[in-house]
Amino acid sequence: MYICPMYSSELIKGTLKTIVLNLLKEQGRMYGYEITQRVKELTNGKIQITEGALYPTLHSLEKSGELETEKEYLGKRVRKYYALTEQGQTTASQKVNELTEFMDTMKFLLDLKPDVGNA
Amino acid sequence: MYICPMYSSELIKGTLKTIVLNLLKEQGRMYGYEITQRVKELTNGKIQITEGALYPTLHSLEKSGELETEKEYLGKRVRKYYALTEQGQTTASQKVNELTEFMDTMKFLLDLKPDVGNA
DNA sequence: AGACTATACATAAGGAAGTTATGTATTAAA
DNA sequence: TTTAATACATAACTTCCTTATGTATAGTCT
Repeated sequence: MYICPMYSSELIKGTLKTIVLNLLKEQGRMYGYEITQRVKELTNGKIQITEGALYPTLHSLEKSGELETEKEYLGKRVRKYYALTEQGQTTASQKVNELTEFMDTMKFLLDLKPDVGNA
Repeated sequence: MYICPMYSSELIKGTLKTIVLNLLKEQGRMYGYEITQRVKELTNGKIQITEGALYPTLHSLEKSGELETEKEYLGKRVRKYYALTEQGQTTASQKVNELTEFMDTMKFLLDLKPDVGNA
């Protein structure tokens, strides 16, 4: 059985908030555990969000007004659903744009060929 | 005069080594200050490598055997030129591939549309 | 029934990789 | 002569993640 290699974890740094905001923008409301599973699924295990990273991020996004929460009970178990506020919608778009542009710039930097195209 | 907005600095995290290794692969040998200027130039100021980040990175890449150095004197001023070792060539390719794949995965994640293409 | 796994939350300690600030020194420009 | 650019270096600090740990419910396997 083939185990998909994860990207070295330092690459995810700085992108987590953007991933979360974008997912919520597109999937509507989600709860924490669901986000970790969804990202794992969508990336074939290549990006795995740890809970130690996710929950503090969600709390911080809530505190800064990007997210709002609703609790739901399944029997006795609690789920905390997160959804974008209006402010969060804006932030999500900005973050996605910024990251997209950053990646375009990076691709350009990495595509340079020796002494070609630099004139 | 228009001042180009820089990407929020956390995005560069984890990509600096790759940028440096790739530049050296394509431009041959370079010295530290030159690298900061070249990246700034190539990205129209959108990515600016700070010296506090660059020099420790160069030292660490030298220590781990990816880079080798040569000192040159211009009058009394010193320049330290860095170049890839054979091992560094390999590492450079690997790092570039990994970052490229990571960015493809990220683009996929960010391009998801609400309830479309997820069937 | 008991053990293990998955679900679902949370937080604290630690590390990696940046930023910011500071320092030294030469050279060119105003 | 003072400021800006060139060119190196390092230490203190911050941010953001990993790893480890903790709690608790629900489902599966033997």
